[in-house]
Amino acid sequence: MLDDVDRRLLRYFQSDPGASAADLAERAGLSGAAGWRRLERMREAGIIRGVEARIDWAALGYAVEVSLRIALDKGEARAFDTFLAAAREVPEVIEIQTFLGRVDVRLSVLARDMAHYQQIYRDRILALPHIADIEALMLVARVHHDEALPL
Amino acid sequence: MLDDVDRRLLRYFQSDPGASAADLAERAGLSGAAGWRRLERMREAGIIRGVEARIDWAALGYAVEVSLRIALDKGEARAFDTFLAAAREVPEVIEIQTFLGRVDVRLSVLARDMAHYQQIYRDRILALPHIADIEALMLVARVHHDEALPL
DNA sequence: GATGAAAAATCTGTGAC
DNA sequence: GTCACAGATTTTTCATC
Repeated sequence: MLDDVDRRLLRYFQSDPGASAADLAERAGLSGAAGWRRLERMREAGIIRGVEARIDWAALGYAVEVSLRIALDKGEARAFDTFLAAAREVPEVIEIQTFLGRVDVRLSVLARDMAHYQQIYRDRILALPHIADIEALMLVARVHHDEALPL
Repeated sequence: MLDDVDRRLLRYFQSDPGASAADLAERAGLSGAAGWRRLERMREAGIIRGVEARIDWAALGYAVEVSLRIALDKGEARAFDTFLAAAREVPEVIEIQTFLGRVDVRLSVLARDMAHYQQIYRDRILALPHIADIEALMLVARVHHDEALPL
C-alpha cells in the first residue's frame, strides 16, 4: 500500500506539517509534482486527515483543564449513547474517551479559571444524563508527541 | 489584546486550519493582506502555535491505544522528573499528563496490536524508573473537539 | 504504473497608499 | 485598513520511462 517514499513523505509531513509539498518532496528525493501527487493520494486514502490548529488556549484566557472520570448507571441499556451525545453538546468538553469493558467515560473540560470551571461543572456536567459518580483531576501539564512513531 | 475580527479569524482558522489566509480573511470580512497580517501577529504572539498533522494511525496499522495510570514512588524527591524524562524517550508514548497534587502520571501508548503492546509494555513501560503501580485501560474511542469553544 | 518539466491558477508576503 | 505587485506554491497537463 505505502512504499518507503510515502513513509518518508509522511514522516517529514508529520514533523513539519506547515511545509510546502514541494519542500517535503525535495527532502524525500522527488520533484515537487511527484511529491504533491503522493501526498494527495494519501489525503484521499484518508491516511492524511489534514491538519489541526494548535492554539495556545492559556494565552486566550483558558487556564484550567480538568479531567473527569464519570461512572455511568449500569442499569439502562442506552445510558452510554445518551450520555455521549449529551456530552458532545458541551463546548467546553474538548475530549471524550471511552474504554473497553467499562461503563465510565473520561472527559476533558477546558475553562477560563476555577470559577468558570465550577459554573460549567454545575450547569453542564452535572446536568448530563445517567451519571452515577464523578472523579475530577486538575491537569498540570499535557505533553503531546506522536512525531517519532516508527512508520 | 484581541478584537472581534481577530477572534473571528481565529475561529475560522480553527475550524479549517488548511484554508489560505486570504480565504479566512474574506470570511472575516477583510482583504487578504489585512487578514494575513492579523494571523501573522497572532502567530508571533504565540496564540497560534501553528498546525499539527492529523494522521490516521489505524490506517497505518496502529490499531491499539492504551491509557495507563502509573503511580510513582512517593519517597524519592526526583522520581517525578526522572520518570517523565524517561517516558518521553519512548516513541510509542504519544501523550503524557500530570495532575495537581498527584504523584501519578497518565500515559497514552499507541501500538500496532495487542502483541506489540505487550512488547512495549514489558520492554519499555515496566523499565521506566520509580513505578509503584500501574493500571491499564484499552481505549475504544477518542473524540476530539475544541472547535466550538467560545472565544 | 510511475516520474519530471512546464504552465496556469492561486497564495504569500511586502510595499505604497 | 485597501490595493498592487513580485515571488513562491499549488495543481493540472503533457511527454517520458
